[in-house]
Amino acid sequence: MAVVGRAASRSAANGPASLQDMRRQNLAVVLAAVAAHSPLSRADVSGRVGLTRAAVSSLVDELIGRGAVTEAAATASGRVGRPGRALTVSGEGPAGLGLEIGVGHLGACVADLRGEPRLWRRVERANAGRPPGTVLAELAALAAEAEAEAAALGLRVEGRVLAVPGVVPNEPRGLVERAPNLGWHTVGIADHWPEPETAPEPENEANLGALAEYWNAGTPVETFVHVSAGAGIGAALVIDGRLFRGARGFAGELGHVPVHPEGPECACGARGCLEQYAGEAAVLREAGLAQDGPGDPVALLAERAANGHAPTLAALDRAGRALGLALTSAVDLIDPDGLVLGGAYAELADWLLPSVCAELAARVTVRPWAAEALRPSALGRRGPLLGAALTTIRRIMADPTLLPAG
Amino acid sequence: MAVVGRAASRSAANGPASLQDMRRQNLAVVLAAVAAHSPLSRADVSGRVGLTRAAVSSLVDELIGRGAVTEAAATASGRVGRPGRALTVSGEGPAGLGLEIGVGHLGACVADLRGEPRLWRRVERANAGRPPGTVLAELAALAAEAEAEAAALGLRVEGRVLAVPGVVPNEPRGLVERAPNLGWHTVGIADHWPEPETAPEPENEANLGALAEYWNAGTPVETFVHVSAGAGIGAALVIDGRLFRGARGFAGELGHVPVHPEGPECACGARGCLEQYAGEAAVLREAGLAQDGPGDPVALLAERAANGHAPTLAALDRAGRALGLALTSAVDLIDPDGLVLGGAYAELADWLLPSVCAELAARVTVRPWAAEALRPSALGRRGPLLGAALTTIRRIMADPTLLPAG
DNA sequence: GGGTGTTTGTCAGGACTCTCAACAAATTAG
DNA sequence: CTAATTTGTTGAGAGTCCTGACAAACACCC
Repeated sequence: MAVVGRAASRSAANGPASLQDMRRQNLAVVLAAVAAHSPLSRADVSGRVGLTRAAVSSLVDELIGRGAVTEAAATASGRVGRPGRALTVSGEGPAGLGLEIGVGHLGACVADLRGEPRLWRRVERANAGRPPGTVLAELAALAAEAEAEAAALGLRVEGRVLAVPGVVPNEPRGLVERAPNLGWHTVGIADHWPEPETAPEPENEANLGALAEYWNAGTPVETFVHVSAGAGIGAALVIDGRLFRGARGFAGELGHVPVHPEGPECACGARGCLEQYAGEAAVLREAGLAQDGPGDPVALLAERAANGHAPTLAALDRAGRALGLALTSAVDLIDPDGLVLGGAYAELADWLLPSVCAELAARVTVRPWAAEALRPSALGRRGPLLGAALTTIRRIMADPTLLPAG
Repeated sequence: MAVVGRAASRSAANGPASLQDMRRQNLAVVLAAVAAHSPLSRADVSGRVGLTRAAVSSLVDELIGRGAVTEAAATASGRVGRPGRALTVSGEGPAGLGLEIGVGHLGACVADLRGEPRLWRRVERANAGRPPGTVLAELAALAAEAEAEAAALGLRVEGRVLAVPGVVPNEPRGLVERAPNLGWHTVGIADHWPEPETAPEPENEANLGALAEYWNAGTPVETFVHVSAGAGIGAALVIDGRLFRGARGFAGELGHVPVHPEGPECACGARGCLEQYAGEAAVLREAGLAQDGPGDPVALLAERAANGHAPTLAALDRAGRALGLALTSAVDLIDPDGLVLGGAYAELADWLLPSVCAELAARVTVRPWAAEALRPSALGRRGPLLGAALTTIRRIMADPTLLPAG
């Protein structure tokens, strides 16, 4: 019962609309209203979304039948009239499983329909260079454990999404085209999964981090660029609240934007790419640190910066200016409402933000540009895993008929 | 942590669906099928879009009543069975009016529902620095003439769109925030229009040029960047077949993307913006030509380049390389299916393309990049005006109920 | 030429979903 | 305890599409 829903019918030219489509959308509308303002009575929902109480009643009945909504006990409202029955998004039943493969760990997370992460699992593993089959077998075991534990909490996993530090093309789905830090090339996830029918759908970790940031924000910005540094530098573009993957799925390759055209040669063959200034390896080198030293290099950088270590501060300043330069291009092209620094950048934001901000302020002059638009990620490195778990949740919210009828 | 705080999806955010919405979409689907493959019988449409013949009949009747579709005479098909009655998109009745204000001219164009431009009007006017009221009064007169002439062709203008060489923010609509080449600042079009109810809706000319390119293409690319040079350099982003205007309407400001961070100072206050290398003024200067000489400077450049004038060729090569550098950023960020050189660039494509292409080939290495994706615009300078006229047509195609019922 | 088969367009009945209006249920106010 | 108010449900009605049937219009075959 993979919740692999197609994208919601976007354009009018796609195909004819049916009564079922109408019903589907209205179920989603009601569910969204309950999610946004619960607890809500049927009458409240009716007044809020514009459907009649009769229609809302029918829709709510179906949502309850599918396990998406639960009816709480009657509340003493204190107001005149018959009290409404409080509706909430169900905290049991349907759930989403997020999985993650990092260079140094495997992770799992289960989120309920309310969007709350209900359990986290993480095991340290040096995955770089290991065969995909081995890694995925271990991950499948971790996933099975997580699903079992979730079942004990009354949660039933309806969909599985896997965050990978690599490129996931639009077509064909289910493929990791390359993940340099893992040493993967053209790995079909389902091909290595013990039970192919429960194989997770891979997605780039930076993209999932950006979506998590969006879904998790109190007052979400609809159009923003989410920059996240791991070994490479990736940008995820969220446009009008939806992830933009580009024509082939390669959008957001910020790491190889040219910032100094005549600069040092990059592994990609070009010169002066952003990665040569703001990539992890470049910053470590510039800061005089060994690249493959023990421990978490990002934490080490943060520690040295906090201690006022001059080479580290200089390296971060240099990185920030280069990043600001690359983001100037992004702002000029995309006109986003926000810029979010995620991944490792979030932990280094204190030392990066000033120079990024200064560069942007100096170069983005032909349009209104607010420094507040630039901020570090609130989720940091947990973002991708949470985003993976929430992907299934948001799909169900957008189309509750993906859930089996009661 | 209120993850599911806001509307779950785009569709859910938009409110409940009604039977009328379903009807609207199905009218659009049928109309789109007729437009794409006419002539088509009702049965053909039914087989193609998946609605039953009965439903298609009802929808076609309504489309005929609204004047969007006409029933041609019976055709001798030669096939067995009762012949179908041929349906075509109406070439009379509903039409769109496009208007254009350029630095040196005013323009008007009327397109029918088939998307065919049926009449063009153009008058030379030195509009730079003239008061908006004067320009718009003249344009209104031109528009009235065009509408009268269109009426003689049996066309009834259902919407008016104005292409301007300036910035048109998302909110409020109807406003030209600034048009440097005209000397305009914060001009409300309707405020200066003789009859406010027929005032056209302004839109940036580069955006309209890109849309025209998309709508006019035989096999449209769904996601592309359309670069167009006039006095400034603008890029329009078409994403999944829809114009992306950015959070505020300022997307595509390619002219001020930094290409050489330490390069010459730009009027915008930054250094090394693309405009300093590939802008009209910069190219003319570099080619040793007077900027305000007589005649069309672009035509002059093309002529000299064709004659092998060395400084001109060098200037164009330099411009092309800078443009390639800026487009590298765009390709890395957006992952488009195509890059289109429009506006003045289209006429200089012979000398620009090689260096643009070379720069892209050298710098876009981490993803598949096909040189064929880069091509000059087929419409050239007529694009914006055609796009303005077609905007109304495409709106009607997407929602035929915009037409008055017969 | 006439009968047969095929395809088209339309019509009547049914299913689904929303709206409207009425009503019973549950609570507060007096 | 009665009246007022609000909630949730029910039944009738309208709009839209689907199903199945049917007349109309043509080609093909004898």
